Amino acid sequence: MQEDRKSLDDRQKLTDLERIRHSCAHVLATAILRLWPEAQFAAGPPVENGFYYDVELRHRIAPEDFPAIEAEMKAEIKANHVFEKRIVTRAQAIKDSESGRLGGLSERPGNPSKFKLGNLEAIPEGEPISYYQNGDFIDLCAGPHVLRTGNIGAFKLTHVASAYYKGDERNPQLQRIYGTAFKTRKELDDHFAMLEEARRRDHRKIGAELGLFTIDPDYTGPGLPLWLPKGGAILEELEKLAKETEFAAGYVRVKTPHLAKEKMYQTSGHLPYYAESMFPPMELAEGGESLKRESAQAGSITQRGNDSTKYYLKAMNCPHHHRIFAAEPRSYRDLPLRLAEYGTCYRYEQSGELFGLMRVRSLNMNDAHLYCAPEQFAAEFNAVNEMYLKYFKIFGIEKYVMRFSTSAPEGLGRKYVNEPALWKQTEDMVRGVLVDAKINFVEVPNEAAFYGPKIDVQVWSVIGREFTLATNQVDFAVPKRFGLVYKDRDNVEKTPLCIHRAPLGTHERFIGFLIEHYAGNFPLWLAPDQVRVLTIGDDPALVSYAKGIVQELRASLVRADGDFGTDKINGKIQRAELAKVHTMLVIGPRDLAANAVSLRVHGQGNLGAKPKGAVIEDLLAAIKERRA
RNA sequence: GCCAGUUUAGCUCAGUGGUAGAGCAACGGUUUUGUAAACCGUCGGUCGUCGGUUCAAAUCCGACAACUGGCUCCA
Repeated sequence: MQEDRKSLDDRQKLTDLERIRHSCAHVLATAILRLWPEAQFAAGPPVENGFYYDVELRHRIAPEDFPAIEAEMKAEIKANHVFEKRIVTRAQAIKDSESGRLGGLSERPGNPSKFKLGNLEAIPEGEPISYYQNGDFIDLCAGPHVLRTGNIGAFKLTHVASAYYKGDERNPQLQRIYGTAFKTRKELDDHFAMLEEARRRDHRKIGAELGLFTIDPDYTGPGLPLWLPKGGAILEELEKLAKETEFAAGYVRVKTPHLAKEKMYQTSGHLPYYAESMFPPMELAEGGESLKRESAQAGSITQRGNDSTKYYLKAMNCPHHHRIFAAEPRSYRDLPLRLAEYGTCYRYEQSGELFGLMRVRSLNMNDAHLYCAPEQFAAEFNAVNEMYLKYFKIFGIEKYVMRFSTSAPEGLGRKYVNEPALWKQTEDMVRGVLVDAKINFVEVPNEAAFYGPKIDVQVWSVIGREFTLATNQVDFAVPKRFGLVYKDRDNVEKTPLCIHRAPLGTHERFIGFLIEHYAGNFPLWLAPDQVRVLTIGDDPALVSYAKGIVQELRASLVRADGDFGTDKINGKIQRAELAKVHTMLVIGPRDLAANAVSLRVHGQGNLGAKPKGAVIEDLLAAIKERRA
């Protein structure tokens, strides 16, 4: 996109590391040309963790080609060529593109540098056009680069992907070769160690190992996770936390159906703009006739008739809550009205976008809608933010950014509802709350929702993976579309503001995040297996004592079980440790005699024998306090 | 959706045209145990699905499906 093009000023701000990576991209192109002189190059920028270069080439580059390419790259680095900058005229650049010289090692008659030609067209008149040359390789490039190829530290090619020229699917598809580079070998090694740790913590891997959830593409469908009992335990703990927190904050809970008539989403404005992201409608006749399955094989339930009605699975809860607001006349005395629900929504994400629990088609949202008068807005919004911070503290989320997305004047009436005064008012209020609360935020113009400004919460797990977890939006448009009003003090009907908020996001994404955040080692209150009692041997007296402990814990709603079999104690401990059971109580004859338990905590090892009563008391307290 | 890769037992994987394998898990038995795996045995697979080539296909070819990595950060 033209408007996203980096300005020359921005380019001069490239960090040293970005210069190294961008330079390494040129070296990559040089190496590919040594092996395949006909290759045509498009773009080769530095990116977050490295760099890439897009290349058009008949030969399909595979990881098996990497050693040969890397060897050529090393030779180019060893040659220590200078990155020479030259300003040229547009005419000269066009001529060099047509001869195939640009993005090549020499002129290539009959093989013009077509992508470079396209790139040239994107450079505005009046902006200088520059070449960078290392050895024989000349590239159209604004720079900046390191001084010499020898200044590139340690690098490695990582993977191949495909990408459309200029990101547009109507353009030719190119091979994108990714690599990464660092100043030193050690930094490169650390980077790969971090990636390895990320793979180890992958929520899909740990989720399967611990039996938290499963995805069954054949029967249930892709993107529709099934929560297994152990994942269900985490889910219930989160809901309990949300219910307690919201109750204390004056929310009321509601429950709404999973589907609604077409009219609902026409009124909300989500149809037709959001239709692509919704599951296709179910069509059926009014009047209570039984459903006729016209095409059972295709799985659709259809009844065509003159008065047929379409039902849609809900992609969001807000319209349902709006109808609850509308269900009875509202007075200013009813406000703020805070409707909360763990609502299940369905979104038809494209097949290629599905990703474990992070991107799914059925999602349980920690949703709530707060209806308030404008003068109540700041206090309500502030309270929502405080709730976010409270949650971050419980989960030990230290690194986060709130992305405050605002409107842009040129989008009013098109991308955004045409209410300039309300936009200014709500944006000022939100900004004021963020500043007063000293919250870490960045303001992003021209990214608001069509009905109001929004805040997306981005968090980083301990391994540095970024997640957009939660969202918090102001809505001053949709309540109007639904005709929602309250009777104010002055006996005038007014439209309330609505705050959409979901501090815990969805169960799917939040639990996915927590799995990676904790590497599956959940704190006691969240752990699917909180306590396991292990007997040394299966002597009946021991087993009876151990069973009593399990029963006592379960009576206090602790997820406790026992391993009373004939396996050796080492085997029982190994199994419990691999299952990441939080607390293990080992019971042998010595413990039975002393009315004690031997305490072992996952990750902490054997903590020795302690009085039974004290251990149970402390477990209950730790769970109640949601101790980290 | 598009491009590429992958798909063999519940899990992790071996098997490149000639009788489908291992470890773990599960199940049965033996073992009576003090802090990360006791021992023996048994069960378990239309090699993702469908079609083609071949005397013969997990293996070669094609289609489809699912999964994984990308497709935004642009000379």
